[in-house]
Amino acid sequence: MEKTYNPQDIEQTWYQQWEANGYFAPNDSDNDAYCIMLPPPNVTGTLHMGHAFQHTIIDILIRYHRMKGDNTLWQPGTDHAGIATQMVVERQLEGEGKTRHDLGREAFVERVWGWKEQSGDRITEQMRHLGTSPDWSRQRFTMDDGLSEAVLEVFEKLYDEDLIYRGKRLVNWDPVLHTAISDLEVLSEEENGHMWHLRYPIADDAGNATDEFMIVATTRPETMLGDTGVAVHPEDERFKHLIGKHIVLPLAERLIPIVGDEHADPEKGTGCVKITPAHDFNDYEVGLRNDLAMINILTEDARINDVAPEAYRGLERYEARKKIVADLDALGLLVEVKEHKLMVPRGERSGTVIEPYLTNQWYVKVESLAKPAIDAVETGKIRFVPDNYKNMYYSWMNDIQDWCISRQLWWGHRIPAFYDAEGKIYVARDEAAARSKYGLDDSVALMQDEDVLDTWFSSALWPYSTLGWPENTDALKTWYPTNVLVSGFDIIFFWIARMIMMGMKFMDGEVPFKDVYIHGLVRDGEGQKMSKSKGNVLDPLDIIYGISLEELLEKRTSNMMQGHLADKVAKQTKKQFPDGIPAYGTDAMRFTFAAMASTGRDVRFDLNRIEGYRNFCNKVWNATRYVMMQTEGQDVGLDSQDMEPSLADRWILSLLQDTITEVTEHIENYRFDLAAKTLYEFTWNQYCDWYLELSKPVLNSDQASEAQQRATRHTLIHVLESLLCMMHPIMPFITEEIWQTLKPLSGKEGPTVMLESFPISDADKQDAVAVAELEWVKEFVLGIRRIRSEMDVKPSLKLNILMQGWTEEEQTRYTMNAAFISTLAKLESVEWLAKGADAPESATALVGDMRILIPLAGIIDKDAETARLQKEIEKLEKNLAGLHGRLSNPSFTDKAPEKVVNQVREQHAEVEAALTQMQSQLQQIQNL
RNA sequence: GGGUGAUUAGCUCAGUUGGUAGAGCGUCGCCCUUACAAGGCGAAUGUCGGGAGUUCAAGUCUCUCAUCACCCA
Repeated sequence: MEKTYNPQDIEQTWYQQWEANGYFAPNDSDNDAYCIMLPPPNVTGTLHMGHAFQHTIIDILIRYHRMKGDNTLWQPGTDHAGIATQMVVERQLEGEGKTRHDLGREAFVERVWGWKEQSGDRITEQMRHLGTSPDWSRQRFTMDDGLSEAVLEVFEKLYDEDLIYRGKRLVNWDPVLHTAISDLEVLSEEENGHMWHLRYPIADDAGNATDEFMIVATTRPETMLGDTGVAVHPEDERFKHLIGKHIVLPLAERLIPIVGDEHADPEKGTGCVKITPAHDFNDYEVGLRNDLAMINILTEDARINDVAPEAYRGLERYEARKKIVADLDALGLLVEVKEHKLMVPRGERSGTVIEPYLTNQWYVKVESLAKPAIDAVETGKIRFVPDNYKNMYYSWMNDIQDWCISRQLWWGHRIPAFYDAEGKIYVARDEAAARSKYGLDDSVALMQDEDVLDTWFSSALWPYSTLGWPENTDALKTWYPTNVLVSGFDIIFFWIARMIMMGMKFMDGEVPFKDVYIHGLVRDGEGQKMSKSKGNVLDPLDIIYGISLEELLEKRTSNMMQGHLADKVAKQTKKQFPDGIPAYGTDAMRFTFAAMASTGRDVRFDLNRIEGYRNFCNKVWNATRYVMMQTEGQDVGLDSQDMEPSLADRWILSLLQDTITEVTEHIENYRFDLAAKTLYEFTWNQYCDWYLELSKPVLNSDQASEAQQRATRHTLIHVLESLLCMMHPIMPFITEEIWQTLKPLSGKEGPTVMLESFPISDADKQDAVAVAELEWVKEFVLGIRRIRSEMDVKPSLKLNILMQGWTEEEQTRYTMNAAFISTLAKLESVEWLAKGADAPESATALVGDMRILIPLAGIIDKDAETARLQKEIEKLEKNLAGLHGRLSNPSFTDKAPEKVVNQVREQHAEVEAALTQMQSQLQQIQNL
């Protein structure tokens, strides 16, 4: 073995073997089925830290259950990501000076498929570097034949049940991408804008403008061309009398009614609002309530259309705004312009300002689907972990709006709806099916709807469509409902809620998963969200394999959407990673993710943290080197059962059982941080720091018997092997490498640690006596080490110590463990002083009531020891005062449980005794 | 405006049914002791955001205020 752990040397070869040998496939046993669906990443996307985190968590669960023997399936696959993918290909075309319309629909879609084939495996290749273990042979894609079949089936069924409808509604229109997007894809943020106060002339009965006016306030003056009313609050005394009269709409020169509607807030602005039902969501409702006309004045590009007066036609919306404001001003109709903060809705993908726009769209009627989905969580059929995320879910579900599922794109599942010349709708999976379903002969010309479905529509079916639905496959029977969905809280609405609704609707009310584990969002070392525009993204592969500063800078600053930020990003990157990023390896990264997966919402990825866990890998590596050194070519008890375990052997085995229990519990409870912590603590602080050291006196001794040495060698290997199995779900590579190295000595027959059984705690190996005794040994050693360190005694100097105030029992205990203690504490000799015997000037350590004396003679400074004792005494006194205070409070001794009171009493006695000892020792030193 | 979460050692975070606080990193000593200097041994460090309440006892329960983050409108 190499002297230091070197991840690159070991990782990928193991992965290839695992995959080639089919270890990722379910075992097809009759054991419990266990299944996790991979949240499908964008097929043309690349891996980011969020994926790495999520996939690590899933892989831990999967590998754990596989080792438990469950019939375990991790179902992988990718998503076609409608808008995102189409945008990428359109941008490519742009580079060639073309648009998708130059190619035409068919050729364009062909081209996207080409791009998908070319780049589609990138993310799954990257996943292989993370060591993830999904069953790649079952990989699916939302647009492959089977899943498309499921989409058609669901669409048709929902339509036939009146749960899908087509309607002219206001949608969020992206004027750059030319498509409707859902509420969830719109991000509203507060921006600086203006509030224009406009003067609208009131009409007389003949419909002519009078010199009376109403003043309306608006943040979007250009929409006034589409105004079809003015609203005031019905109870507003100032304007009540005007209700029923009309306004002569300036510029458009149209008569529009004044209506009373509670939407008008007397406190806000002027108390009068212009109503533009075709261009504002609130106004749309007002329009419906008051039977106002809906006039659309914009084109798909958000330019003024031909409905508007000629002067404005073809103007872009903001140019139109300028011109309209100027024209109104010229007419004396502009009262004032105020600075105003307003919420501006922007498209998540394009970044452009979204227009409420009146179009025909397809909707899913969600109310009846939502009810059982809410019940499922309320009754505990689905459990959110952490629990509080269910509130987020409820708040969305209880106020859920119909889901707009049509997108004006070419890349996606084309909507299976056909229209005849009159626009009548026929829904079936294809034209032929439509003809037979609706009894139409060839004389009726049918046209398929041009739109495609929202990507989330197909991913909502993911938990069963990937398992073969609508066929009733064995896979479906075996793994639906799946066990847990692992996801981020940012897609609870987009995806999780919709999967629950669609799952229960089409799987006879069965939920798609029993648990929903919500993990945190990965942020950078400063707590900032990682984003391309901030230039603080990290590529998980760069952490695994390392990257130089130059390459990192290149990666972060090239292809930036906003070039002017490049300098800032470069500066920040240089500051944060002055030497680039060293190669930490996959296992260290995975362990870091596990250690950070607590219940919090944010996960800060800090390089210091991963460095610590890389060191942990190295620690395990070197512990193995030691174990190998001690056992290779030796009798390790594979053939002979004749073993005589030492106290240390019994102790470490006992602790191992506790560790197994705890790690198992933590994984079952999704507390990967605690599981990682437990493993780290046991491995480093118990096994390495103590047990390996304790094995030395046994193995290096001439006095130890064959049976004793055999037992210790066996224990060294057994504990390490158990640890490897427990750590394997978190750190697959290093554990496999070491496990294979250890295999000839551990006597294991299996081909891989992946398929070993996860350790099970054995109560027979728990040994409270050994634990207590070894704790005593530790205390003995620690006492001496502390004095050595504080008194600056050279570690290499062997000590002659004296024992005082001992009992026979303690003497026996020492004798039994003399080999351990004298090795670990580096002792030359031990003298047991008789009661009352004189002791030389010494430094003192306490083990219970027994005193360990280390004679000062030439090695320890008297003043230093005096100071040390005084400090120690001060500490004890403070402690004692606290305990005394509690005990002398009668209400404490009366009311607190006896157990607690006794505990405090014991403590008090112990501290008091220690204090007495220290004080008398101080006395002695000072008297000398 | 409504909701959720957070505030614990210099930093990043644990803290399970209330019993006087822990880890990693960092810091400070001493050591290249043949598994490991990516290491060993030892040490220091906190009015648990502020205030009030319940209780014998509050980081933990209740109220309130402050700051921050996120979600929704």
